[in-house]
Amino acid sequence: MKLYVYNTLSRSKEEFVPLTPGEIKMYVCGMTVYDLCHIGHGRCFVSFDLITRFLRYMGWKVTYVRNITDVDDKIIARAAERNESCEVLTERYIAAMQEDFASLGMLSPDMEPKATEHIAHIVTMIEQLIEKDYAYKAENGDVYYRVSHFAEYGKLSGKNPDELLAGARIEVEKLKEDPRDFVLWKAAAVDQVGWPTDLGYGRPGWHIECSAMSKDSVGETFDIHGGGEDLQFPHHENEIAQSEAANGCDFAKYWVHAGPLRIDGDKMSKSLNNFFTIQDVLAKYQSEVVRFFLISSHYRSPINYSEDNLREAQNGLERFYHAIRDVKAVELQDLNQSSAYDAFIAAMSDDFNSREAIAAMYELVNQINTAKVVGDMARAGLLVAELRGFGEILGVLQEDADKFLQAGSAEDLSEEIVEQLIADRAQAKLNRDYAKADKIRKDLMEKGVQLDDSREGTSWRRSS
RNA sequence: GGCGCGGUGGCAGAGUGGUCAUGCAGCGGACUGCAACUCCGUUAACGCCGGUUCGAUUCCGACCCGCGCCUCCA
Repeated sequence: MKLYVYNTLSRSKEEFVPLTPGEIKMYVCGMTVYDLCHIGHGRCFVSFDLITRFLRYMGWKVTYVRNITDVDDKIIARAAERNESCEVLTERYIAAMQEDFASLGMLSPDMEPKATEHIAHIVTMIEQLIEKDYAYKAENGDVYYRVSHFAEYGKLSGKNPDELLAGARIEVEKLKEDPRDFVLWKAAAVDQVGWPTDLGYGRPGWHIECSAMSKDSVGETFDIHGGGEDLQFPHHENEIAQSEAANGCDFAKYWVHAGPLRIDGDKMSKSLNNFFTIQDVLAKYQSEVVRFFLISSHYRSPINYSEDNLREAQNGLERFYHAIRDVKAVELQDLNQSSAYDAFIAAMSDDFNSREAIAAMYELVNQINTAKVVGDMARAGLLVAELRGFGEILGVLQEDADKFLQAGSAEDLSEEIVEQLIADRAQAKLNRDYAKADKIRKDLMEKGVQLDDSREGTSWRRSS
């Protein structure tokens, strides 16, 4: 089946054809590590995790690179504020990021290059740009990119270079030849953060590190460049200008951008200070619920963060786990034997439409429940295995059903006590003492435990 | 102001030129000692105005509304 991907460069869905048959090189702009990741970051990187998982399932050999920007003015400012070194600060936030991302079910990228480990590559690239007249050194030692020399400037973000010029803010400094020019290298005093290099003592500007790291990790021309939608301009536009000018060839073939996460109608962002960290959210919801919430919309659509929507994601996952519960999954031969296979693959092959793929999985749930109703447990077992197989592609439904459904129950009740009360209630039911049986159930319900009777006995889960 | 994206039933959220999204919620029924879960049935939508068409929620145009980018941002 053909894969179609929306390419920001052409503003349309295109058939995906890798540069090298069977292989995909993907570079995604990662975090600038000066603070905890918020759930909007989670949304973005879960999207690329989902894309990577699906591409691999389809048999491509994917090299997934997600960089870490660990030198930057905000990092320097924050470190100064906290009276600690940049290294200590960034290491702490990198560790937190790894933990948060793992909680959201993300697989590790194949490479996570750091800007500070690529200073030499950055300097080399800047020197090439100067040599080719695409960059110039200003009086104070800064190096700027000469936007007027790059004819295709604006091709990704759809900006008209002349209008950018007209709309550019008046620069106070007279260092630039042109207000659109952006900094490649910032000269610094020796007591400031920086590196001694052939360009002088200083540090890289914001965009150049991605040009250097992508070249080092996936090459001069590669298949997919990803990132948040808000990076289209200026970051990605500038990356294109730098890389194509320095390397003299095309940069990324497909540009994939993840949509924003909104809260109360606005984009969640650091600058609006309207964000919840991933840790904030995980304190309230199971990690799988959060991931399921994030993949329940198409990756390019804005999604709204709200209690209601998280709750809905939880309800949806509970429906899946109720179906899985009490069914012994069989060993699965081929996922492509599943009745949901075509719909699922078609959905995911159409620009990674996870929501529609999930709809196909719900149809499987209905079949599982029907099989359970008629007592065809062999069939149920097969269908559950299929369901889990699809779940694996999306990075969900790998949990034990009881574990998922019981998580977050009242903490002052041990499993033993619950089991004992269930036994007491079973005895009461045998004695036809329904008043007592109902009281036990009601008391447990008030403590957050819901009892479910079935032919096989009574099971329990967190009440919602 | 420039560029771009979107407005779908009570809510969330896909999709399509002419019978179904899907989930939650609602309603009716089954199951159950009563519930929950589940099953069966069912209600209900395509911002507004024109155009193309035998037929448009789907294509085209105008309008209204919301959002994003244009400055640090995933």
